[in-house]
Amino acid sequence: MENDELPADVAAMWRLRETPRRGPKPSLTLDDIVGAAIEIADAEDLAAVSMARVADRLGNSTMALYRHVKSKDELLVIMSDAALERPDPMPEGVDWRTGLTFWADGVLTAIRRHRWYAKVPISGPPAGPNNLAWFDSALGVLKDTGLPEEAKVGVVMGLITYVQGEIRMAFDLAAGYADNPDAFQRFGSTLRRVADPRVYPAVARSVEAGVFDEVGSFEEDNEADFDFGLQLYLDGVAAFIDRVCVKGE
Amino acid sequence: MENDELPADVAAMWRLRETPRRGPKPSLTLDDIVGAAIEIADAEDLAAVSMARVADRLGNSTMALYRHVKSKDELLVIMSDAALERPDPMPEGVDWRTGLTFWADGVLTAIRRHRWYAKVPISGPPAGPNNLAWFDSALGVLKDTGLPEEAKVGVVMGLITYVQGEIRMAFDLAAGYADNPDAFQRFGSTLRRVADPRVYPAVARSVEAGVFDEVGSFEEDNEADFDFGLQLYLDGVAAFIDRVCVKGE
DNA sequence: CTAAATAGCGTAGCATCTACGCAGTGTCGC
DNA sequence: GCGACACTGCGTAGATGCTACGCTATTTAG
Repeated sequence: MENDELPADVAAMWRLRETPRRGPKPSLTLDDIVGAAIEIADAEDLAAVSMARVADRLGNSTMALYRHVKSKDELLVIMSDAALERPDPMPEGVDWRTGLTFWADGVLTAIRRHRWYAKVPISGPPAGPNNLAWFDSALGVLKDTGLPEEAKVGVVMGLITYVQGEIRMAFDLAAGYADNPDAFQRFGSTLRRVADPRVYPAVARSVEAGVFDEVGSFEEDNEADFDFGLQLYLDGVAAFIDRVCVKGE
Repeated sequence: MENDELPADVAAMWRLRETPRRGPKPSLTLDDIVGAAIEIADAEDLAAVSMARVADRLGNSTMALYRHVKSKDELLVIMSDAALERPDPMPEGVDWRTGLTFWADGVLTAIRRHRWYAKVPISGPPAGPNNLAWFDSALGVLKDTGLPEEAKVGVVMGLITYVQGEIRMAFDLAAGYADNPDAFQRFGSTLRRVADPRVYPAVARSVEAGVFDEVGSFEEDNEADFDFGLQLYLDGVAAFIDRVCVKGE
């Protein structure tokens, strides 16, 4: 095997690690470990994932895990690739704009099943099989736009950044809301108390208009915000495509 | 004082906590603590900020800090507001688009001085004095667009999300790059080895085109990507403004 | 059957956050 | 001036976390 040059975590995600031939049979698989870690993170939180808890859930001792995983960080990286299922196949013959909307909605629902996903720090370009599948799906939608390859990659990376950023913020806010709903409900009155209109005139205008006083249903609001921001970004992409290649799609 | 209704962290950020009248003089200020924590985070990392290290740097014991701060999380929230200096005043009479570009560049340079900022989880709407100043600045730029207040807030929140997401991802990637530059330099060849063109056709096309083989200077690339995505978003905002209020700006 | 390679795991070290309660100190009311 | 009281700082200790190291048991190649 010539996978010496592959980074360790990439090799692990593609299950390319050399299988040894001698020695006792492993009572533990990488898949077991990753699966248990994902279950814990789904049920509680990414912070609840500790090597001890994962091992406990598998009936093994903590240190046994380190035969299969080099460090906890590596486990997190592998988890985050495994948790994303493959994207649904793109409907045939869609234009790039509906395609990317479809794609972004797919990302949103996929991550909704594993809210901790947005908290794993991104350490590099998408290198695992599942992340790469999503990347490929978005890139494929742009095939007929006439953009040069590099620009396609740029557009998709920007989209990933937007979607992840939006999701992360939405989930953080939702967690804050769950912790302390009052802080949100009373945000308007908090601002009225604390924000001097002479120092914060624009905020004061919005406060006066009552923008911060109605707190709608959280989930639905987020869905709407997500689409709103997404369409703004896609408007920008459309303008970009027109600018770059005048022949259009 | 009638600040009973204010959330504890908000009261702390605005320095509205009741000053006691009896008892020994505090040898420690909230400002001291926050300042020391920021210094540690600037010099090393957000992960390096522990109550013990902060106390050490101040020549106090760990537990002394808990007289001024309810928990470490509260300290993080207060830190993240204190670290953002006030925005530069907006140039007089700019149109909204150059204004928001100016604003976004300001955020970028402000956070560049405190890279850990992007790692603090957002727990609610911007409630500290500095964060609120930035919020006000962006909101003020949209004054003459004719958008309803709620839409302005939506646009600014979307912009914050985009900017923070972009910055966070850029910094995460930069950290990953610093850890392991090879993974980036060889990303093209990694993909060639691991990504079957039949499964990942669009990725394969980009790989073939050599998109992943040239790794430019990191800082400059990021600056360009940031502006690129920002302009896309602003194009979207422009379209939105036209759609909502036809009379224009 | 022997020897090598490999799996699991016990121990221990180190760092983290923080609950609890005690001792000392400075101020207010009289 | 003087006592009572409120408040500060801090020591201890527990809970939890990651992981280096090395021992023992197990399995298979030869």
